[in-house]
Amino acid sequence: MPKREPKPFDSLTGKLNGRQRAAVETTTGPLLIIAGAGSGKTRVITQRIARLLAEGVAGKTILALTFTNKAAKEMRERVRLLSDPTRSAPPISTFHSFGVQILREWITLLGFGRDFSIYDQIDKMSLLKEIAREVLGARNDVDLYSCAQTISAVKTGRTEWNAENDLYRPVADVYREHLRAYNAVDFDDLIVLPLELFERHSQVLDALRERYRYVMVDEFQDTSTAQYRIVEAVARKHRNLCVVGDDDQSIYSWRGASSLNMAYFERDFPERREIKLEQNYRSAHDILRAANSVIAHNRNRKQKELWTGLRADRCIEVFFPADEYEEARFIARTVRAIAGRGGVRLDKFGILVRTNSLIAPIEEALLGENIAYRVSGGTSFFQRKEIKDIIAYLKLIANPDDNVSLLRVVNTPRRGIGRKTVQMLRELSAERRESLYSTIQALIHAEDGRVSFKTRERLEEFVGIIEPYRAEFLAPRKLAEKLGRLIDDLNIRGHIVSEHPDNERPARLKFRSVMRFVDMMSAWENDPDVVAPTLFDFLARIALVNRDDNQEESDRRSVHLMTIHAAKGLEFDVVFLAGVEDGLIPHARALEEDESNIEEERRLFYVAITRAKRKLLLSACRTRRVMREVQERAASPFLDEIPDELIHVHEPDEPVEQRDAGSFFDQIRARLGLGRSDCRKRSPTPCVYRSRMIISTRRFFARFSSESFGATGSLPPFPV
DNA sequence: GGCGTGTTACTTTTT
DNA sequence: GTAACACGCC
Repeated sequence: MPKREPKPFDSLTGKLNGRQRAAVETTTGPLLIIAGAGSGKTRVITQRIARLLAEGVAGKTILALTFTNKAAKEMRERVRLLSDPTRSAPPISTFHSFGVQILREWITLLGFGRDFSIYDQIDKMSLLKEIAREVLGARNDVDLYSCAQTISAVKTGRTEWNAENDLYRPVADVYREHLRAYNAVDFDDLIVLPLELFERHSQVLDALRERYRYVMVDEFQDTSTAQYRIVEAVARKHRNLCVVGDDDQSIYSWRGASSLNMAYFERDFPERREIKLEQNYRSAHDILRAANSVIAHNRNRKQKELWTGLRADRCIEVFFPADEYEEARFIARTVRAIAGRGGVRLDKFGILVRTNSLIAPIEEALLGENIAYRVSGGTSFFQRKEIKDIIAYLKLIANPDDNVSLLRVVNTPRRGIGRKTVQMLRELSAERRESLYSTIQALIHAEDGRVSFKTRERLEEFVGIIEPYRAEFLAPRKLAEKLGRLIDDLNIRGHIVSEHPDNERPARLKFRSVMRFVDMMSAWENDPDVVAPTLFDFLARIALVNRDDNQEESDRRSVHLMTIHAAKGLEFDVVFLAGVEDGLIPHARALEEDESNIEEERRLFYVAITRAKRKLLLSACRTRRVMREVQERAASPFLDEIPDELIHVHEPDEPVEQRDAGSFFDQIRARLGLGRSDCRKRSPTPCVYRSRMIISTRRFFARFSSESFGATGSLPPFPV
């Protein structure tokens, strides 16, 4: 980040349009900003914060809440650029990390310990699995996934127990008890337990209201009702609550986001001001027209129409590759062509997909074309098995009551504590009403006929490793150094190597990621912004952050590859949307659940389109490999909602494709002694599409070099 | 009683 | 590509 002088106060609102300026200048009282895609929303929010600071409001009294860590980080940086660095910066966090802060301070009032564990999806599922076995016994026909969803929905007040979901109720009851016993909370608790504190201990809310005089919420359309209740409670007294949102970009209803929040806000803050931002500063005219016409098919929405002054020709192209490999290759080669000849920087490209599984083939093709890329979201680094194991050790060290973490690592690496021993420990700990860890400790010292000498020795070995570190990690700082020693003591390297007996490559890779994890910890604790680097804070951070954000600094100049959900709030000069197919967009699963989900799926498509500034390339495969089988696919019905005249069908001309397209993989295959790629041996799939302008590959690539996108209007030239 | 091996099905989106 | 399960071996 380049260092810049703080802007003087009066230039803060200089380049804003009338409505934006009004939004920035309305610093007190409740305010609703309806901000369409690309309408300069982030700019308005950050300038509004800067304005508050310039008016003399102390940074720490402004609470800004966003939905994702990425958005929080970006906002922090932009506020920093606009404000006086010597003054306190406002805390900008996600709802969930705000929840962690509240709980860290007051959770003991609810009978939890301060060093509670935070369970992610994987921890939660393994706990539920354990409980289902315990409670339902032989009845293993229950769908744990929908069980988890029901528990979450009930907990956050989205539904109630009824005849239909009642079979999950016993599981839910035990689940709650277990979390409490393990001194653990799940993601829902990070929102729900603060609310419980508000209700039962008024001093908590009093303190928060005193602390935060100004509250801002970004992506308001994606907040759940429980989240809204937190915000409302904190802001009720001072009434300086500003919410910013766009109902057309609501794509998280499956996670509890509710359009009711808007109605609640209107009810709770009747004196609010409302400002609509409808001028789009991002996308070229055709892209915006396409987006508008797609979203107009939704019946359930607030009427608005985005407009722009930015003109450019031939912004939208559609391509129908034979399969996902051709699609991936098309994307990689087009990136190469535009970046090389059009002089567009790689980080100006966004490749978006509906599901994480579509990322892999594209990644491969980018690798093949030697294009630097970064993946956001997807299977998180912290979800990898080898990393989860290390984290489980740390969690157990921080919180010995954490049975889920203990069960994960008690026999990893193998130390002869198998199913029978674990079963015995379970029974004993239930009897003694204490955690597994305490039970193990007690067993080592006491005489108990149920435990053989050998088993006792093995348990002693386990505790012998953990115990010294419990004392050490109690003290903050030098955490990475301690972790390094723990990894040595556990002989993680030997363990990983023994897991891959035949080839050492994956073993090396895995151990490298373990080492990278240690480096991340070290980088985190040495960050001057981190005041007290405790083990708890580190664990809380990695529980809530998908990916280490510091990492991104190093690979700045690379293509972004991610799901549409992860792309919300971002913008790119060139956007590829892969897999624009029926069943993917809209996703078959979503419609299966409820036909009316089609509107959210359409919003998702809308969000994807509106990420593009100058060029949008859509592709729909004619066949796609789904799990084991190759399926014939149809194009997304949403494609028909874009006016014909805006779309140019991209048809590669055969000779070029035949010769070049497969070459990289075929060469690899040839080198490995394999046959030619079988992805060309496919059945001819009819892909009947209304006739649209057809352009050849050669002309397509040539155009990028000569006209640089054919931009004719007021769009600035691409930076070289 | 633990562990290695071979089999299965699973992949919507995320804090 | 992987995680969970069943089976038979040590």
